[in-house]
Amino acid sequence: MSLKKIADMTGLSIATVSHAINGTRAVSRESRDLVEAAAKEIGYKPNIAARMLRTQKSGTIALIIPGSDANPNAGYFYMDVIMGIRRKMVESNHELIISSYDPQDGSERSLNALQILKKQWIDGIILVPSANSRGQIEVIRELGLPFVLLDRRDDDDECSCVDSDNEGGAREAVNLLAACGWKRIGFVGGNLATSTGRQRYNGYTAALAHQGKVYDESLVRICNGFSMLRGMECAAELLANKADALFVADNTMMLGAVRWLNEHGVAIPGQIGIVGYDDFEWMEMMNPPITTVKQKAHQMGYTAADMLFGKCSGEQSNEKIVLGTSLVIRKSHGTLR
Amino acid sequence: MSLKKIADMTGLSIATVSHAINGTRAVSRESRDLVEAAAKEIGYKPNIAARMLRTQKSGTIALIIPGSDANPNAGYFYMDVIMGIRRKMVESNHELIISSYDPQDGSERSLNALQILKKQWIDGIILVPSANSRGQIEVIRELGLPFVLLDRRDDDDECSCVDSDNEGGAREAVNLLAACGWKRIGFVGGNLATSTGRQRYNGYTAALAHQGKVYDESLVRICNGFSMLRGMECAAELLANKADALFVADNTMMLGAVRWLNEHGVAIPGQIGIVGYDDFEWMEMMNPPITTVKQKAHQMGYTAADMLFGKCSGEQSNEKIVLGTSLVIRKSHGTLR
DNA sequence: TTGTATGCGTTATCAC
DNA sequence: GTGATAACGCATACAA
Repeated sequence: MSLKKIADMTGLSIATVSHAINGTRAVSRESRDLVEAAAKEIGYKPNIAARMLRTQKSGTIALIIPGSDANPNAGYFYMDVIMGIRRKMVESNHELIISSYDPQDGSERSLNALQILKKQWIDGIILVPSANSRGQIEVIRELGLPFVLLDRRDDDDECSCVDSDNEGGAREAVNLLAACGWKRIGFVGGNLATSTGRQRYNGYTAALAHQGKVYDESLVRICNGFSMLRGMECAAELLANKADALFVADNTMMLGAVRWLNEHGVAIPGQIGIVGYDDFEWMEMMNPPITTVKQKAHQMGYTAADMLFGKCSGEQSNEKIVLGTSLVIRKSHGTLR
Repeated sequence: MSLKKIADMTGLSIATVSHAINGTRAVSRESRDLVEAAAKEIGYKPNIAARMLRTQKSGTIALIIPGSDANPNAGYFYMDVIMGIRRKMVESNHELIISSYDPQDGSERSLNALQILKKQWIDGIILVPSANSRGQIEVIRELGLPFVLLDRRDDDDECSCVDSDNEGGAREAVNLLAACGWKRIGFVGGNLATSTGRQRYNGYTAALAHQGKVYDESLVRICNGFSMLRGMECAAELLANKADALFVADNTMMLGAVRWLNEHGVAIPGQIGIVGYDDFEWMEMMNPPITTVKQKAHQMGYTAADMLFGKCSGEQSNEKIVLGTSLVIRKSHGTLR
């Protein structure tokens, strides 16, 4: 089951067989047929390990995401991303390894815990960094591997990123809420040390300014973990502070907020307007159907893989790609006036 | 960055260095310290390719699932499974490759399209087969790789499987519906050529029999693909056939059914009772909250990986593990009487 | 158009 | 306790 075997069968040399199979140099028609027949007969499969040892390329990339036992809903976003990456991988005959780190591990070099990085193994990395992105990027840089950041932006010119226009998405969401006549629009979002968290927050404040509203700290909650429980707490607190609308920039917390409101008989969108983040089919069927900011998760994965392969084949340029978002209008935001 | 480098640095032989690092034979305290220091200094990482070439083991397994561009919600179930597998992989320092096939490709040997199987690469496979499981299993068997089936059962003594007690889950669901007084309980499920589809169907018929109800074909819909649209169609048809309750054995179709019912002003659970399959947090927030059969997706993944590792290290025995399901009681089923 | 020969970094065998 | 060395299967520089 090796090139040598085929060489023996056909009477050709290993070199010719190798070239015939890989098309790496001219081979006579006759020899090629011979090789093909023999290969088919023994069911030849290239030995990746040997090839890898020679070429120093594995044809494998890793996706590193925050481990999401704690927040399954975030995981579902990544499922879409994974399918996008896979689409690209299939096109270029690569494999994908999934790895994850503990997002609660705030240490500078939390990625050092990843076994996958302790082996000489992968050609490149798609990373969704945590709040500690700088330390994580540093770890990867020391590895000397090409990488691209997914769902995060970093100003560092030396790195490529794909993410959504989180600020624009947030702005639209808040503007919509304002256009529905809500006066005291609250914000529930994630850690500002993360680009997604920061940008959504920025979008919120920008929209407030644009609407001529004053920023009221008591209407803002920045959370470190995303959980339904946290969403419920935030809803309770902001309501106590007389918020009449909520932009909840995470789908799990949105779920919690809606739950609390429903349980306490606060009518959505009768008494309060809600806009969420990320779009899933089930949002259509919620009580009420949730208006939300939709990201192109699948395309994000595809694009990241595409950029990474570019880097793997030597492209030097770094790109910052920003994917557009769109509002999915359902019911929870209220009614335009 | 190789054993040789460390050997040169320490003045020891490659063999000793190798053994010192792997602990595969006695090495003097002194030598070991030397090696460790040198390894740390140059940031030594074993070259997996070389090791793999020697040992014929990659430390990598593949998960092969039906590609789910078409049915994202099914994908979310696998996200939980993946996290379960990863938990086990971390424990045993392996890596996981995700691969998927086109579930619409009904050909006997649809797995032959998978690039990952065309390389000598992985130590074992966790497979979620399609309706064509026999052909797929045959392909894998010819590879001579250890494998376990996930979320599917196969009577073949020669293979290990982990799945849920789909029949029991379905039975409980239908019994619950009956206990609420519904008379004409319909069933919407998947392909009977798939063990999950067949078992849930069997559970439905068994429960009907147990309740002394006659099986009415006009209340049953077996679907090949899972989509919201299909769910809506089924709801419309079964309602036209005077169903007063629906057990929808797939979460995407359940979503479609609920959508249709809501849109047509059929009150759940006022006029019709609904029980779904699989449990997600968002089901709590639906209109109405959905009563459903919960599977242990995470544990299913963990168990499959555990069994596979057993096989990889030579265990011959084949197990059929069945994980229990549980009913998550919310509102959509109606009220017990 | 084809063949020869080398080395990638390990592990494992055998000898010391 | 240690060392020399063969072999794993492949790609490729060089030679013919």
